[in-house]
Amino acid sequence: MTASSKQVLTINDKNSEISINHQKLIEATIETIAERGLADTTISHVAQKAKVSQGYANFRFKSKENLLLSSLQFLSDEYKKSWQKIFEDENLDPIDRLLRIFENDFSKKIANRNKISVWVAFYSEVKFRPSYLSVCQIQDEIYSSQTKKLVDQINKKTDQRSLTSVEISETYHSMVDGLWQRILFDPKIYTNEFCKNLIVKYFRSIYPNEAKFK
Amino acid sequence: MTASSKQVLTINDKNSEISINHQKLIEATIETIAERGLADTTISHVAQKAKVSQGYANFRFKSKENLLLSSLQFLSDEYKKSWQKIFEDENLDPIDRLLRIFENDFSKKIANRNKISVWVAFYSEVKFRPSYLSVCQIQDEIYSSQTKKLVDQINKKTDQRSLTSVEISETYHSMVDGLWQRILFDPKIYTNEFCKNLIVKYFRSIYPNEAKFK
DNA sequence: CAATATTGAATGATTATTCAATACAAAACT
DNA sequence: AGTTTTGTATTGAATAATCATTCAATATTG
Repeated sequence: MTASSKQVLTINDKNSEISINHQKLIEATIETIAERGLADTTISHVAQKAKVSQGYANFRFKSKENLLLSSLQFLSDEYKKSWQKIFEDENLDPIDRLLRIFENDFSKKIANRNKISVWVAFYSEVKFRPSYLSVCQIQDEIYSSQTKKLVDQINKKTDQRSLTSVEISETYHSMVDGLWQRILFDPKIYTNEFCKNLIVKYFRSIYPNEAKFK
Repeated sequence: MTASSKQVLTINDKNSEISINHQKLIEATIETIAERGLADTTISHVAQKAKVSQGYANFRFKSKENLLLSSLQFLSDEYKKSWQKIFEDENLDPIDRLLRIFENDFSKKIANRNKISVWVAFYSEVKFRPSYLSVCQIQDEIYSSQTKKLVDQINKKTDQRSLTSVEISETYHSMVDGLWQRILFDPKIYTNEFCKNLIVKYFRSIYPNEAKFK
């Protein structure tokens, strides 16, 4: 943590004081998008919320575009960490792991209207900003392949044969995305409990003999 | 088509000449959003594509916001008409009807990257523009209730009991939304055939004795 | 007193909206 | 039939507002 490493960090993180501003700005960006939408998110709004000057926000991230991308990256990392932990937990048997995965996907921390509105805002620009696409795509692929592996194990264990592991993991994955969108539309009906319950029922119909799907 | 009716029409549609401009502008809007994204869609771009002056585009729709809303409404009506026709077709038995519904949902006309990118663009603003929300919500509710009714009939006919009609229609509906989003991300993998096939497999697992699900 | 962090006002670009001027077509009048 | 009048459609340039970005000046820290 001396001279040499400090030089490297200068570009990105330097010391905690700056890191705090960096993080404050990213969080302010996410909050602003959630409150006003991507279209009405200006550097000035974000800077105000983060309590720094407008000029600084731009200086710190080089451009608005870069600030947005960093915010997406943060959101993506946060989500990824939450499921990586579950996939890597050696103490869980496959079915418990699957249960934990979709509990996580519909936890209040992940599947709330604010976060989802930010996700969807970025999704909507994916076709026009290759950098957004790659952040989303990379994460998606890992999640997909991990889910597929997990389903493979469960299929073997339960002798389930009507659907392949790809089919199950793909239908599951698309259902999650669809339900997240629904939470945006009508949070009264699509509560986290409702969504989680729907997923349980879905897996129960695929694995009818598994007691753990209630 | 004389004096009296002409007076009424003056406000909205008047004669075909003007209607053509109206429609040209809406189509140009959709194309522009598909090409550049909602964020980079300006009146000037739209007007150029529709081959009218910038001032006229604004004058004709009173505001950019109104032009966007009209375009969403058009898209929504187009989609709705396509599935209404199927739900109302008396010659189809319930299962054929369901088959036709998801064939329609993943037809090239409905589920192509351009149209989906426009949908998602509007979805992403739904939290901040009540007018967008209501267009989407109203349509969604009708589609949902129609699907539920249809699934009810099929459940009765097939003695399917592991999932309720609400559960099946909701999982189906969210899968469609999720897959549409996926087509945006990775159209190479998520081709219309792939998506349609996934849905067939899903229904086959729910109705294992139904020959029509291949 | 460096060196670095932060400010905030100025700049220039972009864009929705307005509106006076013009084009156009249909009706009214020679 | 040809000319003028009238009403509407359309233009395009001007306006005013908004914003990202820049940067000289100032504050802060070590």
